Amino acid sequence: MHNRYTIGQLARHAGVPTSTVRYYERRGLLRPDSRSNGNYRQYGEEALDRLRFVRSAKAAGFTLSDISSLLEFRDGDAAPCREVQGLIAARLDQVAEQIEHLKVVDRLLREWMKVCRAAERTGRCGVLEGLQSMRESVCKKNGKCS
Amino acid sequence: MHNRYTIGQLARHAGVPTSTVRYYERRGLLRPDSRSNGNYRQYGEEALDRLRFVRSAKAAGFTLSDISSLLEFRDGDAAPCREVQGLIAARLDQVAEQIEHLKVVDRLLREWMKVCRAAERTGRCGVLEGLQSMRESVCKKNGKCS
DNA sequence: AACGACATTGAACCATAGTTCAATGTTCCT
DNA sequence: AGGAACATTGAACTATGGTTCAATGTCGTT
Repeated sequence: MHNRYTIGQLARHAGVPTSTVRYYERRGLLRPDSRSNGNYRQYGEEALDRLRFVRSAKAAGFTLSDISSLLEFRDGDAAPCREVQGLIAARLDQVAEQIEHLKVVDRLLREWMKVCRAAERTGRCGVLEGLQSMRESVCKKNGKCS
Repeated sequence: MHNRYTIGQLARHAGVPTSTVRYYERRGLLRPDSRSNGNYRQYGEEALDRLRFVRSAKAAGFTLSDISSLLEFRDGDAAPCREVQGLIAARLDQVAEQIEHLKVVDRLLREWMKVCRAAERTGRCGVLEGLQSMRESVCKKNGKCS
């Protein structure tokens, strides 16, 4: 069917604003296949795939600059699996780390909540003390309080 | 002991650059107790507590503007537990959501990794296809691909 | 031909959380 | 007294991922 889209149509199909499509073009992620007589951008199905690719990789937490690399790999005729795997592995590590961190945070927020509720009964809110203990746990278990 | 710190000492004790301390001051999170003869900022122990409080709340994922609220609550003589609990609860929800999202991403990255490794054997790297399927999963399970 | 909807551009702006800079002043140590 | 180390300020800059604006041009329908 060799569909052609204007920027608005493309954007609607991918569920993003046109400004984002232009922004991605500025970032070098997505180029129109051609220009119409009146200088309108013209895109084909491939561009839609590409845009969706960008959105999903972004949903997976890749930065636009990672995505740029991924797209370059995709564009090359010999997709360098090693590099692609490197990026995936790096992101996997990041994800694992983030989950761990969030779990620590979750435990501490719950603790703090408990302190806060207890304080409600005793009259004084333990916000300060709660955060102090939180600091110790987050920082020590996490090694992230610089 | 009534310790007094200069900005550099305070910053070192909290493990942040002085520029950050000044930035927090601009944001209204932290004020020096006084100024020296030569107009140097002077801080006491309390300020160090406060700064650490900020850093730990930040480590727990609160924004500076949330932290601003928390500090205001802390400063008021009647700490409004209800509001504090609201902020904690909101952050807890966020954390839960973030963990769920990361788990989806993790599963999909692993799948993609598998595709990629399989492709390595067959010669062509399934980067495109991998991301397509990822898109579907991330978007459908997550409802986040706009 | 006229209308509304859509497109064009570059530039400026938004939020977040800071960092860096330059020119100048202060403190401490020898 | 002099130099190193530290502090002061406002303003500009960084990175990320876009959004908004104004002035202008094009497309499709009536």
